[in-house]
Amino acid sequence: MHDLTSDLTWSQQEAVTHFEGPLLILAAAGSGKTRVITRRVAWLLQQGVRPSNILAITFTNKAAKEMKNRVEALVPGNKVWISTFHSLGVRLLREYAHRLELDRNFTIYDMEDRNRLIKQAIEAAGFDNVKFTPDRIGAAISKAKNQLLTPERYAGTSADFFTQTAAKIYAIYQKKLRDANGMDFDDLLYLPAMALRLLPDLRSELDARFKFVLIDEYQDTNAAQYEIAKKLSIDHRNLCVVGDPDQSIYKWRGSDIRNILDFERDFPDAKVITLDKNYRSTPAILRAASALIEHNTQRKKKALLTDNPEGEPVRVLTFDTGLDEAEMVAKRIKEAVLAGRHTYRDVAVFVRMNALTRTLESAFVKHGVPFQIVKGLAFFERKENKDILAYLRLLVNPQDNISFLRVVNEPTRGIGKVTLDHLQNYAEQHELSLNQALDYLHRIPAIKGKAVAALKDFQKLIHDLRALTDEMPPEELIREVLDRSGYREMLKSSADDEDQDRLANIEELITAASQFTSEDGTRTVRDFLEQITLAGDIDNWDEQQQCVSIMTLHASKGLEFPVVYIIAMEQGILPGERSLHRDEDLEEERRVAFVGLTRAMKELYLCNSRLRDFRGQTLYAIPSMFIQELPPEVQTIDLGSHGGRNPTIDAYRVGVTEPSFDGSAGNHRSISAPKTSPATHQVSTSTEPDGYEVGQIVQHPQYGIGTVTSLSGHGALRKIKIRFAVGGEKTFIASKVQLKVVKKRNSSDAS
DNA sequence: TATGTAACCATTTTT
DNA sequence: TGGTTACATA
Repeated sequence: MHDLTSDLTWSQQEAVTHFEGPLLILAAAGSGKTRVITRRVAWLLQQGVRPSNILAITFTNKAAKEMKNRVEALVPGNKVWISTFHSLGVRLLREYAHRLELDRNFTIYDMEDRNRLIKQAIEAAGFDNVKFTPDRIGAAISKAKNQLLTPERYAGTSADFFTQTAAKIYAIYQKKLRDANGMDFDDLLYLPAMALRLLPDLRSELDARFKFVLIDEYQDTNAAQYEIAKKLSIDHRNLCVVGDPDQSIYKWRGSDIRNILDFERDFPDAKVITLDKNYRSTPAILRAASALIEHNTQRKKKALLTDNPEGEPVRVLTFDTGLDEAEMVAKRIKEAVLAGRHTYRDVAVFVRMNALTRTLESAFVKHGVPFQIVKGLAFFERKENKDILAYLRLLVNPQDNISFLRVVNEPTRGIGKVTLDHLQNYAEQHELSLNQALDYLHRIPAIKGKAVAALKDFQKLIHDLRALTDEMPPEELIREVLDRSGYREMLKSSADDEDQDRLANIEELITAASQFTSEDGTRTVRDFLEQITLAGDIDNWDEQQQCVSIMTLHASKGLEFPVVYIIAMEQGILPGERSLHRDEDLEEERRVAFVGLTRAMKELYLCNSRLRDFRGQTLYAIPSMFIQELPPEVQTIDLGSHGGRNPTIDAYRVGVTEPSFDGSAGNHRSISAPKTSPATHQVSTSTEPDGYEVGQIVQHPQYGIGTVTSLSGHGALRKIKIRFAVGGEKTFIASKVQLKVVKKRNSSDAS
């Protein structure tokens, strides 16, 4: 049996070996929190607690998987339930479907699907969706659900017009969602929470089942999640929560920092343990992080202590433009790696928003620096993959109207909007799903001739495919869908090169499916769909790969890297534009920055640039106020081409004709100067053996002469974009396209 | 009904 | 900047 505590500090040991009763662990960044939780699970098992009586909740699927592995290593063969709140929700809803009067084959709708449905609800409610965008209404509904509010109760929260409107749409949306046998993300928390609240038998059953509950990242739980936790801890009050109020960064998603601040109020007998010793970062990094977070007024004061060696000072790097920033960060990383100071895997670049990864991507490609952008779902969110997945969903859940509408005319089958409007009307009047309504085409006089035949063909297609769903593994089913639906044919016969690309993506999807089933033969199509929808950004991150990780600050939570760059630390970006007016929001932005700083183990670079290209225009940027809040010991280095007094920049400054701030706060100022970027540095690299380079002149058999404008991806997914003299820009798969290199790129100076 | 073009618009963070 | 939508046209 493992010795689980001898290598722990006294407070860590205390946390691990606390047996029964509520426990609050306030764990500062880098204080070995994950270790404590895993050890605690193992320790409980060692005390004779049955594995099935333990429930551990993590923030991401990845964290759950890791924790499973670690617990497995300590106590082999255990069956502890470790998952995210959302996965827990799905499993409970499926397991207790009949008691909750639900159909267990429900579809989980992602944001895009949800927005489609909300759009329908907005239209059904008779509001034009110009002012009420699905996004805004969706956010309101999501918030309501996270607070466990029904449409009626939500309507009671405020008399203002928006709330009243959103409440009406919420009601309609919810009905449509149930009719389609669909769940949105919030339902996965809302329904279990409500079930626990309203069904005492079920509640006590589950309370007894999960005698010990552990929750990680507790500072980011919302009301629904807290309700679940509380309701599982009434008869067996062994609720252990771990978190750090300074790292609460999901308020916009409904998480409530009060859950952790008020834990002692809800559980007055809770034991409170503070872990404040940091094992991750250098003192320099911690001093910077502390100085920053101390500007928050709504917080308990807390020190960050470490025994680690002093290390490098924290550095602020200033560049002329966002392009420079991306290029020079790429170059610096490359140089450091070539000099043997660290490997690519040691380095991470954090951004406040996903839009900022674009520039980084091209700079990294250009300089041949291997990288991965950690944005998990991107691949499955491509249209072609979503189409195929929609077919699968429709097979699993015949009531899924959203998926029905998505694929009914994809590929085109001559079923247009008018026909579908008729079908939808009939379905609604008779309380049928669209799929069921197909049985009554003869009763819908408005649909005739060709349209009837087309719909019947579609009905048969789905019917036939459905007969196969339980008989074959997901990957084979996808092949059948692809062939029988005509989707493959559509792409194959297309003249558009991008369509060959799309076909290749679907092949990737098939590979992903077979990988999924090969891990566990019992996995079904439904499991595959569920896994994809619930996968978070970080879940597809491969930390083994020898490359730089690029991700948002939010995605970085819980991770650590020897070297960290945070880019675009500018007013309006970090802190974000929308947070500048409310202290509460500004403090959350500061926590976002704090999370970023505390990921760094040895080296930390905070970057900003004087000019930033933002949605098409060049803006004059002001360094983040958070940079001013750092201690004076932080080194500032100007990497502009003229040591801070850049005539090009000055020219821009003079060129400012409108000193107004676009009506909002004074952050990024609009510039009406030449659009060309003033200081671009080109460095020649050849990143792949194919020898293509940005700037090369090439000849395409069909399109003729063109210039390579960008290269991305690797191997079979490597793409080459070319701007042709005639016909604009086209993208090809590098390995497939037949190109003749006409002229090597002009070698230009690398200033 | 399908497709192409032009205006338009919206922009944080994600399970 | 790029993606979406509305409208006109075939």
